[in-house]
Amino acid sequence: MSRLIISEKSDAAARIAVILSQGTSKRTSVNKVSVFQFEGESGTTFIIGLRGHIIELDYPESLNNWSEVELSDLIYAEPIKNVSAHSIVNALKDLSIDADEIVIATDYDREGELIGMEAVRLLDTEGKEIKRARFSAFTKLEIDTAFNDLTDPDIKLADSAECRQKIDLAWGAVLTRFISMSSGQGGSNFLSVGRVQSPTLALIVARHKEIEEFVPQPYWNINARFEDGIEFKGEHVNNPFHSDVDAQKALDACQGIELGKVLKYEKNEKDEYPLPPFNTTMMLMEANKLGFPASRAMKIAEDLYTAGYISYPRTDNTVYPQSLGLRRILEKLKESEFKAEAEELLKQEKIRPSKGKVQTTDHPPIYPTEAATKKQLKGDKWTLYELITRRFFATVAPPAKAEVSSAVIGIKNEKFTSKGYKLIFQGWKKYYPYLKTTEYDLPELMIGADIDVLSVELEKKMTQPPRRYSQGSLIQEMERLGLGTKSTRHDIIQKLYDRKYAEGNDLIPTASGIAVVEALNKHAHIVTDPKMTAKLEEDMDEIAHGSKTLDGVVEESQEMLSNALETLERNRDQIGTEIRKALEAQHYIGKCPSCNGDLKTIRTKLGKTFIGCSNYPDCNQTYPMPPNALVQPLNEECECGAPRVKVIRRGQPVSISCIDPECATNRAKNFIARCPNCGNDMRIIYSRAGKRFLGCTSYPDCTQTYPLPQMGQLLGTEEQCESCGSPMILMKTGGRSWKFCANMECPEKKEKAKRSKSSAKKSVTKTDKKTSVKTTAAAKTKTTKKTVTSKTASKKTTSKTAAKKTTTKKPAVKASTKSKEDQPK
DNA sequence: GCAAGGTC
Repeated sequence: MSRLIISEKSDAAARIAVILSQGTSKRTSVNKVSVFQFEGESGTTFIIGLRGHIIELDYPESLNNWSEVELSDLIYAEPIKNVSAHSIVNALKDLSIDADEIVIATDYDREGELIGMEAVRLLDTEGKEIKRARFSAFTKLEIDTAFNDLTDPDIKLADSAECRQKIDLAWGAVLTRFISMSSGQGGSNFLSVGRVQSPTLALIVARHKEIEEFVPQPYWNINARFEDGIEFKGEHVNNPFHSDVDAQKALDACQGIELGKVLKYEKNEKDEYPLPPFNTTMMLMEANKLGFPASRAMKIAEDLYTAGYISYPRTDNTVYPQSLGLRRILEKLKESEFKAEAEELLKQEKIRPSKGKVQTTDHPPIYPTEAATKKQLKGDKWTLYELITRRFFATVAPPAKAEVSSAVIGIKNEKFTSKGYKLIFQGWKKYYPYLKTTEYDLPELMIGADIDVLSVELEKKMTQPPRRYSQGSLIQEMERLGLGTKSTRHDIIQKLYDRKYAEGNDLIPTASGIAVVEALNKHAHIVTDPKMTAKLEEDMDEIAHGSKTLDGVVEESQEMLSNALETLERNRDQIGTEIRKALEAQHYIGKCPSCNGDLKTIRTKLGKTFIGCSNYPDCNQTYPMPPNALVQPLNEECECGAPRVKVIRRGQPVSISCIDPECATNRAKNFIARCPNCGNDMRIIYSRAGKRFLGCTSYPDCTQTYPLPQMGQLLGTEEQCESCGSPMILMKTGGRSWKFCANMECPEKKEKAKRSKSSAKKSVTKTDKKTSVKTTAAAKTKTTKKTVTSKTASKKTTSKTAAKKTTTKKPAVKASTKSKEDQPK
């Protein structure tokens, strides 16, 4: 008797093997695929891990020609199944020959059921028993129970997933081809449409329109400044005023009154509970705030996971399972850069982790599984690891405590509210410095007491348009609407960038993104509606429960698609023209200085882009495309005649420059250093991979180059390194600037590195201290702020009076010295 | 050259 167990991924196979064999399993290799094996009472068991779906749906080759295949035929075409993981399938086939029983042990969900069935269906299973183990956590109890209680595979559940595959492919392929062909976008410029990507793009476009159409409305706030020992602010209870007249009335009522009265005062201590553990969405959101695009953060998280530093990064769960062993993890983290934090947290008598709203049992929330140092993990990897580790700390740390006070102060009949907020115990906030807390001072007040009124001001403001989606907030919104899954949302967003539908971290739709959404909204509204996904979910449930069939739902969907296509075909010309127009606008750079034609970005068949003239071949004017940058037309002409454009590069400030790199204005601007070899200018050059380096302008005669840091703004100097004669470069980033020698081999630099290495011990303690510096940074800023307010209070008021109508009274600054003494040093 | 979903 021999058994073959199929799991969803290699990791899961390893865990199942350990649990079922009680640690006796061995890793072997079949056809270069890792397989786990052990002997039991009933014979040999093999466990193999798949790689998610091992087959992919696609149309047969005969349907590959976009211009020849009728879309109305494509709707009803039967897709074929292609094996996408041959090595695994070969190993599976080998192992199944001698197996009497095959057990599917993939994830216990719709896709898992299908993934298992895909594997089994590739095998010759005659005379073999096919079973299913259902468990939703990799614990001994769950897995033992599942294997003692094997069931039959759930074909209906697998069918429901296959239904999704078929519908997604049909709608995706038919509509992608329609939109691309009608607008003449073939090859790598095709325009895609899909059940998840199109509603997501529609969200971005809708927000963009809201912003564009936003009409700012004026409103008025009345703010007072009071003093009782220290100065504090009050806001009129009726803020914001929507009427100028009402606001003026309220302001006038305060005119000339020097004393207010405390009508209410309350002070409470408030516990602030820690943030919940990380699931994928929250991790991506927080990483996005640190500047990581979602797909980049996910890639790094996967790397950290495979290297063993963090737990599985694809999870919806926000509740740590009992079995996790929080103390054990903290013990482990004592070996990391966060020794002090881990030790501190271990001192707690009882660890009560925070929890979120969603609890699943398949994977735990994301937490660090191994200690790491800054040396082991560099750059972005470290930044993300630190985020995950600090989040973990925060979730097992005690609540923070704040003193929250509020007061109502009357100036005659006008009432003002004042709020005080002071953190008195940092708690979890100490470990999670990514959140900024702002403290507000409010002195202890006595009800009925008189308070000095320093000033009452009327401030006119305008309402602001809604914010654009960031990648983080978009992922959150997708989750809310049920669009995509924890594993695919970042990919979907990446796809929108790849298709040039949107740009920027705060997502701005491009002209073509807007045009595609508009065409779909107008003629096939269901395609941009998240409801399509909701409907599909319902249908899938019905298939799983047996009230509908796979074929039935697919036929229903074909009918809908056919109707949608009919409407689209009727408007084909209009849709094509509109999208074409949008694309032209998107590619427009400016007027050609040679023939007054239109300069536009052109993509060659090899995927390279350059700027060329619309009158080609009559006009041969071309310019290189600024690499790794987004170029937007300004409709301005440089003194040389070529158009000036906006160049947007990640990590660098937006620059406005002439499109001609040889233009004198650019030569001056691009000058970074004098070449020590030939005396010519050196400037920043971008490699094909998008990396920048310093190169000599007399290349190929002079091949002098220097490597450059990839982030930050670089400015030229005429200076040379005193030690090696190489150019000195000025670097500006995050408000700081410093000079460095461009030569990596500079003896002075090497000497410095040596010195810092020999004092490595010192630098360790330095890093330890760093965290505490960081956490107190907020408090420091506050102190300086305080000084500013008390010192320049009166100045501020006068300088603002130009813009505001102010009723200022003689400032009573009697206690300003006292408040200075109160400041911590 | 089409989608979305698993996983790497």
